[in-house]
Amino acid sequence: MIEGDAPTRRTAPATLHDVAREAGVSLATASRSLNGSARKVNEEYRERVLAAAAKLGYTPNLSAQAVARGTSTTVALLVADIADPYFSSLAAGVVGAAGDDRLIVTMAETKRDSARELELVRAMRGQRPRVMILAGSRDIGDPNAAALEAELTAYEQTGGRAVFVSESDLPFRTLPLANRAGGRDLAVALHELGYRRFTALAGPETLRTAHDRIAGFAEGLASVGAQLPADRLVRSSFTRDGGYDAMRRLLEAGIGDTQLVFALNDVMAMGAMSAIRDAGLEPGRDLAVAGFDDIPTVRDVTPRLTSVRMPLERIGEQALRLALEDGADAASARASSTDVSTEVVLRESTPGPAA
Amino acid sequence: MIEGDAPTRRTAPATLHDVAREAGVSLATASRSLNGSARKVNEEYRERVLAAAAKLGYTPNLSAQAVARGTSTTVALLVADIADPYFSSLAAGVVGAAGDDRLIVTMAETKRDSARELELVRAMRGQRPRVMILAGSRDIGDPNAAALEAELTAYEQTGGRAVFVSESDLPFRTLPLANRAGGRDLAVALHELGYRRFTALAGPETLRTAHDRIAGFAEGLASVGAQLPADRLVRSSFTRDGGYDAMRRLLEAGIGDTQLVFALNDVMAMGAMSAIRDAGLEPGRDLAVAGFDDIPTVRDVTPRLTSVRMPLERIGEQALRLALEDGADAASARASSTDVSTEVVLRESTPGPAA
DNA sequence: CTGTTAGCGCGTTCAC
DNA sequence: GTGAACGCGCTAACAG
Repeated sequence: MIEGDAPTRRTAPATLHDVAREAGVSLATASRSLNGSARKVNEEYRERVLAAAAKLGYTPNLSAQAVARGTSTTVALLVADIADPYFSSLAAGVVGAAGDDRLIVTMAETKRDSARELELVRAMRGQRPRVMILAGSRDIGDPNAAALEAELTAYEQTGGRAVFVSESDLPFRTLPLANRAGGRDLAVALHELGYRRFTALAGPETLRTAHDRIAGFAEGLASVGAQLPADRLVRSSFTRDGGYDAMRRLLEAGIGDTQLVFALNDVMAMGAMSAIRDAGLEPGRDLAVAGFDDIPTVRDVTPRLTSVRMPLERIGEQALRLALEDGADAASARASSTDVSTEVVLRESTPGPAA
Repeated sequence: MIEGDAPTRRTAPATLHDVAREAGVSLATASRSLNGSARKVNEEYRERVLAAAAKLGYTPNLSAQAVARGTSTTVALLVADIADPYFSSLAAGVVGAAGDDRLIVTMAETKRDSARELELVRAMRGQRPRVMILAGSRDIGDPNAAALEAELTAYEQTGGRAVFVSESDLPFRTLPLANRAGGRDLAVALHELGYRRFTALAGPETLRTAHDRIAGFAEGLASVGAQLPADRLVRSSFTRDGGYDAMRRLLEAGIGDTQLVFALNDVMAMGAMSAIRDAGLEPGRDLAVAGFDDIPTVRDVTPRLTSVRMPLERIGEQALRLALEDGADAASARASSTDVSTEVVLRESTPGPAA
């Protein structure tokens, strides 16, 4: 032959029908052999079917199964920003746990836009996911909250299960995160180190997570007789650049007698440390810094960053577990939430005040 | 009423049939109004259908659509480790681009295990994804390569499209990454700064990406008359801990006259810097360090890390574009790959040799 | 342009 | 235990 081989033609995937024919059994038997609930099929047939399936390279069509069964094996995950270490760690947890249950996870990004989030929820409902995990951040006074609640309520009424990671005002299962308690503990620990005058680099005022952390921090200070004055608070976005920018503005305006800067999450803290350095100061020595989340990289920055550990991967796992749990066990959900409690990790970025 | 409200009963999701009935039109008309390709439906009917759909909170069942159409709107993405900044950035790119095309992305983790990867590919085929993006790392001499190729070939013959991010030995569309060229450029740039004696912190010997980067680096050195002796190479895993561990071992064994440590990716470099510090030395001053990838956090470590920029998000986008492209344009694929070219970014971790 | 009908691939009753 | 037949929600001819 002078011409090349005939190009391998595009074929349709093997269907269950093909397998049944190949094995010389009925569709029903083939189905039962490959998935069937109660294994009430002759061993010989069963083997023939399995062999045929292997020979044909058969893979069950998940969509078709979903349609026939009326249930999918999908879990939908919504995060604010996949590239953010906070969310990517959490996602890793969800994906890992999903794999154990042979569930498939689909992912989307809200980009911190609640209108976009609402739209995404609507779109993802088309997949008829078994569960939907909303890990994107909650806004206090979100104008889309009602619409989101309606959408999720409808979703749950049609058999789905929605779970929020971290508190929301919406009436759905929630994996509470110890943002408040963590902030409290951090404040107390820092006070114990001798720090007295703080400034906070906060996220947007309406961001629930930011709100809780700062509130907890203020409570913690109050509990030991200190305080966080309202003017000691710089707002910006909840990102690395937000942290950098807030710190830069703070330095330009003058940090006054501030001893320690509390950035509401680690990526902000890292940005803040860079801003401090760019201003010719040394983080830790000239100005202490603390973060929140304890993402992996804070061990590798200089000085190592004091933070509040959030077991992100475990949180992702727990969120899925909580979603999958049988109805009534709200209690057990609370119980297992001890797994996701926080812990203050003191490091070199808060060596204690110079004096 | 003394008893509470009747509990909202679990209902089945609204179906297209429901919408049609509500709007008083046929199934086909409803279908056409909501999805139909050419909009050849009476405006009045159309509006009635849309209203009915809205009233009923109808969302098309994607699984059913997939079954009926014979095509899904899913793209499957395989990465080694979601929590790794390299992969999470890449994933963000894929998800972003997918959203533009109204595609849904499902994600799974190979955990750098090729057997697991093979299994995952098989499982994901069940979704009948339109495209499959394999971004997990390739192993040279992978014993599962043949099986993977068979699986992917079967997948493509049934209408799917497989795309590899970074070169593999397998005959599928590939988005080439400039690992070799990047290594070369880095070597030349460092040599120009005055560095002459290097040690590399490499990943596993069989890891293709690591191999290419180190080979490129050696080539670059050779091109300017320098070299990387074979014994100047410490193996470990391709992770932060791998970098830390390799550096620790290197320090224990004695770094000799090494001026600069080239870690084959940024997370390794960050681990290495921590190890250097833990040994009482100062990265940059006592020992220069360079990484690869230019992940976001390298701007925030101290000293800022010299690296080779890989536009990870864009790479993710391009991978999807490449997968979605019409048949014959292998050429244009190459062309667009200029978008994903690398660039050396010199920073403080390589200030130039002391002498 | 509209409605009827036949599938898509699979699970599952129901008789045999 | 097995197979035939129906249904899942939807699209795509096919006639009107």
